[in-house]
Amino acid sequence: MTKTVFTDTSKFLDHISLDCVIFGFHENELKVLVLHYKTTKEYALPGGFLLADESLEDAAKRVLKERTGLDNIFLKQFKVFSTPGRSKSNPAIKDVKDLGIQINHAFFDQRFISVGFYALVEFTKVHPKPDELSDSCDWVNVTDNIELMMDHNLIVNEALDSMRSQLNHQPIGYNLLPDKFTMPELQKLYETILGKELDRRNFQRKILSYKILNKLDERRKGGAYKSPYLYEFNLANYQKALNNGLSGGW
Amino acid sequence: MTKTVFTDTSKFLDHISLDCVIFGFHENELKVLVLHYKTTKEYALPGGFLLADESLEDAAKRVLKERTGLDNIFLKQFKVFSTPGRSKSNPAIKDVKDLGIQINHAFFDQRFISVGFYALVEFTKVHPKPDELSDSCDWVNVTDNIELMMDHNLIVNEALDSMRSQLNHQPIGYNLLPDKFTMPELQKLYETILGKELDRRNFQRKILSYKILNKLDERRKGGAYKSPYLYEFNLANYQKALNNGLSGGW
DNA sequence: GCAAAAGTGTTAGTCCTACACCCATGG
DNA sequence: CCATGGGTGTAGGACTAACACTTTTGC
Repeated sequence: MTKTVFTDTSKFLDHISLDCVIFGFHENELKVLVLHYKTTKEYALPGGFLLADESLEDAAKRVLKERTGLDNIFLKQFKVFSTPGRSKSNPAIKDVKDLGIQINHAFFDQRFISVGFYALVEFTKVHPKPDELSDSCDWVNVTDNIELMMDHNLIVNEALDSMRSQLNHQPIGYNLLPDKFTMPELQKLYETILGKELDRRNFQRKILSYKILNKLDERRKGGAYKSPYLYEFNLANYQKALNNGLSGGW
Repeated sequence: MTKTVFTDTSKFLDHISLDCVIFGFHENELKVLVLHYKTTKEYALPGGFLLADESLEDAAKRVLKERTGLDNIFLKQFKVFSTPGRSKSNPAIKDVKDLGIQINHAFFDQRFISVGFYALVEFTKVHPKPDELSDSCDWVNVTDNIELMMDHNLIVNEALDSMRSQLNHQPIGYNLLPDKFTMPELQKLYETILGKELDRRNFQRKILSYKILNKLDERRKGGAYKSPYLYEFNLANYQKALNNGLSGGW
C-alpha cells in the first residue's frame, strides 16, 4: 500500500473526507487514538480523503494502516457529518510554511462532509505513527474527554453510542481484546463501553451461556491475588451467535 | 421551500448524492415509494444532490417534501454507498433530448457516493409526485422485490435491516401508523418489519406493558366481525421509553 | 494470616411462551 | 347460527437479579 500524503491532493475527490475513531482497550481503560497538529497544537482524529477510484471502506483501511501499521482491522461506518459550517475551522488549511510543507489551500479550503468510521484494534499490536501535519499520534482515555478540533468530540461521542448499541451484534470483544484474556478483563470492557457496573457472577454466567468462549487451562500469572483463568473466543460460535444478536440486555 | 430541479446543477456539490427509502404502511403491507424513469423505464429511489450550503439532513427533507408534499417527516441516515463503480449505470446520464430536458452531462457523469436515508410516513397523508425525469412516483410492496436501478435494491435492503434493528429505539410505529389504529394493525406492522408472526395475546400484553399506548373508547367500525378498539400513542411515555430502548426482543 | 480478587452456588421474582375460553359482528 | 376475528386469562418454564460462601495469592 502506497503512502498517501496531503501534499498531493490531486487524486482526491472534492468535498468528501472521513474520520476514524480508533478504539483500543488497555489497563481497563477504553482509549482513542488522536493526532496532535504541529501548527495549531490542536488534537484531531485520524482522517483522510477519498481517492478517485476507492470506496470509503478502502479509504478508511488506508488511513488505519498508515496510523496503526495494521491490516485487517474491524471497521464500521456509523454516520456522516455534514453541517455546512463544520469544516470552516479545519486547522489544516492554516499556513504551515514554517514546517516547509506545501499545502494545497484551494483543496483544504472547500466544504467537506465527513464519513465517520469507528475501528476496533488490539491495543498492544498498534504502533501509532503521526501524519505529516502532526507531531504525535497517541492514545487518550475516552473518559478524559480531551478537547478535539472541529466537531471531532461529537464524532467520538456518536461512535461510542453506535458501538454501545451494537455490542450484541458486532464482535466488539473479540476485536478489542488480545487472543487470551481473563473474565474480569472482558467484564471491564463491557462495563467501560456500557458505562455502568455489572455483577461479576451474573456477567460470567450470562456470557458463558452464549457458548462463545473457550476456557483454557492456563491462568494469568504474576498479578497479585488469586490468578484468574484465561479464555479465548470460540470464533465459529461467536459469529453464529452474533447473527441472531446476543439475547437480552446488560 | 423552492423546488430544486436537476436541470440546474450549478448549486450542487460534486460527487455527493443521497437516496431516500420512504416507507409507508397500508392494508397490512409495508411499502416503498419508487420513481419510474421516462427514458430508461427503470425504477429508482427518490434521491437528490447536496446544495452548497445545506446539510445532508436538509437535502433529504427537501427531497421528501418534493416527492410526498410532507414536512416534518421522520428521517434517519443509515449508510453511505460508495463502491467506485456504482454510479456508472445511472440512467439519468443518458440522453433525454426527446423529453426536451437539457441535462448537464458533465455533472451526472461523475462518480457519486450516495448517503442512504430511510423515512417513515403515514401512508394516507402522502400524495406522491414524480420528478422531471420520471413519469410516475408510486408505492410498491417491499415483499414484491421490484428490480430497481443501480444499487437501489441493496439500499432498500440495508434500510430494512437498519429499521428492523432500531425497532425498539426509534418511534417507528408512531410514524408509520395513523393517529388512531387498532392493536391488530400495530401487530401486523411489527410482523411485517420483523418478517415473522407473533402471538396475538403476548404481543398485546407486551406492548401494553410499556405504557406507551392510550386505549380509546372508540372502536373501528365497518369491518367484518368483532370491532377492535382504537389506540393512540402516548407520545410522552413513548419517547421516554425509547430512550432506554423497549426491553426484550420480539 | 490477612486483604483483595476470583471461583462457584442459591433463591425469589420476573418475564416469556404456549395455550383456551368467551364475545362481537356480518353473512 | 356460524365462521371469523378480537378481548381477556392462566400455568409452567426460563431467565434475571440479588446476594454468600469458599479459594487462591502476595505481602
